[in-house]
Amino acid sequence: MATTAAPITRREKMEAKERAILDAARIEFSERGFESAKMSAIAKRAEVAEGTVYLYYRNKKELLDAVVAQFWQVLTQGARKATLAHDHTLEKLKALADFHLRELVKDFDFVGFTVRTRETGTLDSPSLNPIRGYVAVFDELFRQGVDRGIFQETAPLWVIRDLFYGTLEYSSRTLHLHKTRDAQAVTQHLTEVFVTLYGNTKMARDETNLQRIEAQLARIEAKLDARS
Amino acid sequence: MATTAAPITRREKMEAKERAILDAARIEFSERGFESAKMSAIAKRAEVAEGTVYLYYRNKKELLDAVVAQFWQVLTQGARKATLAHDHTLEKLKALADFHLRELVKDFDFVGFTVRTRETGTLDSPSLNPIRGYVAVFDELFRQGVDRGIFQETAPLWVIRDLFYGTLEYSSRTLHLHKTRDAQAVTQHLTEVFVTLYGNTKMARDETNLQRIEAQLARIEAKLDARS
DNA sequence: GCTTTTTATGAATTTGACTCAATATAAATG
DNA sequence: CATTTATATTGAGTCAAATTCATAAAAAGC
Repeated sequence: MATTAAPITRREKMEAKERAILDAARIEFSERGFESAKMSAIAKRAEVAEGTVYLYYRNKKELLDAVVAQFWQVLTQGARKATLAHDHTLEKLKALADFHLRELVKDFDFVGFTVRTRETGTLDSPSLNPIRGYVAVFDELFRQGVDRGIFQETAPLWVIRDLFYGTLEYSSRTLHLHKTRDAQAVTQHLTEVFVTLYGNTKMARDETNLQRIEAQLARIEAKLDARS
Repeated sequence: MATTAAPITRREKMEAKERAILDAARIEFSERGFESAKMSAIAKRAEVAEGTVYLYYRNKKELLDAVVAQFWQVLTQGARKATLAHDHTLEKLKALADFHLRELVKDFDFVGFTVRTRETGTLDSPSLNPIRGYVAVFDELFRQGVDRGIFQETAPLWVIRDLFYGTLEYSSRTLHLHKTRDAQAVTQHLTEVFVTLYGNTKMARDETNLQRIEAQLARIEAKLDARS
C-alpha cells in the first residue's frame, strides 16, 4: 500500500502545483476581473511564492489564456455529454443551444475573457485551439444533420455557425443584463430558425403533402368529369 | 475681426481641451490597445500635463468608456445616413447590416473595448446609453417593416435584435481572423434569413396554395351539388 | 491693481507585474 | 550514506505606469 499510495514523483508534484495555480487564477479572475486580479493574490491562494507562478506561466496574460482554455475544454465535455443524451439531430441542437447559453450566462465573465484572448490571438495561436474544439461540436452536429437529410447547407457552414454562436453569445449578454428575460425564448427561436432556414423536412413535407392532396383532388375531379 | 474671431471663453477652451484628450485617447487606444496605452502618451498627444487628464476623466477606464461612447455615437449617425439612402425596408436592413459589419471589421478593436465596457456596466450605467441609441436604429427599422406589412413579429423583438447584432458581431470577429472570407456572404444570408423568418411572403405563398385548393374543392362541391 | 476662484502642472507616491540572486529540495553517482 | 549535480522555490528588490497633490498659472470679480 505504502509504495502505491504515495508515489509522488517530482513530475506529479509539479503538475499538482500547476493545477493549484490554475484553479487559484480561475477563481481570482472570476471574482475580480482581469485588471483587478492580483498575481500576489493568486500565488497566495495557490500556496506558492509569487515567483513560482512565473515558473509555470510566462505572465498574467498567459495565465488568463490558460484559464480560458481550460474553461472551453470543460465546456466541450459538457456539450458532448448534453448532445449525446438525445438521438434526433434537432433535439441535439436544442440541447447544445440550451447548454451553451446556460453556461455562458452562468460564467459570464468568461465571455469577456475569451474576447480578450481572441483579440491578441492570431489564426494559429494555440490559445484558440480549445475554442476550435468546442466549435467542432456544432460543426459535427450540423454535418450529421446534412447526412441524415434533416439539414441542407444553403449557406457556407461558417456563416451558419456564426449565426448560431453569435446569437447565443450576444443573447447571453442581454440575458445577463436583463435577468427577467427568458433564455428559453432564445433557444426555442433559434431551433425554429434552423428548421425553417436549413431544414429539409418541413419544406419537403409541406410540399409533398400539398402535391399528394392536389393529385388526389385532380383524380377525383377527373372521375367526376368522366362520369358526367 | 478681432472681437468676433477670438471669443474664446473659458468654457470653450475647456471643451476644446476635453476634445483634444478624447481624440488623443482614441488614437492611443486604437494603436496600442487598452493595457499598453499609456496615460502619459495620451497627455503628450493632447498637449496637456499628465495631471490634467485626470481633471476631465476620473481614470483610465472612464476615459476608455468615453471613447467607446463617442464611437457608438458616430456609428449611429453613419447608420442613420446609410439607411436613409434607401426606401424599401429590406434594402435599409441590408444597408444597415453592410454598414455595421464593415465598421466593426474596420475598427475591430472597438468590439473588444465595447465588451470591456459592457462587462462592468450595469443596466443603468450611462456608458451603455450610446449603444442603446445605436440599437434603436435597428428597432425602428424592424417596427417600420411590421407597420408596412413586410415583417411579422414572430418572436419578441429583443430576440430578433440579438440574432441580428449577435450574428454580425461574431462574424466581424471571424472575418477579422480569416481575411479571405467574404463579408457579403454574411449580410446576404442575414437578409435572406429575415425574409424567410419574419417576411410575410411565405405566409402569403401558403395562403395562395390554400386558396387554390379551396377553390378546387369548391368546384367539386358545386359539381356534386349540381348532380343531386 | 489686488483678491479670490478656477484650472493646470509635474514631481512624488503608490501599486502591482515581473526579475533574479540566494536557498532548498530532489536525483544521480560512487 | 555522503557528495555532487540538477532542478525547483523563494521573496526581496526593480521598474513601469496609474494616480495624487502641493504648488503655480490663469481667469474672474471687484
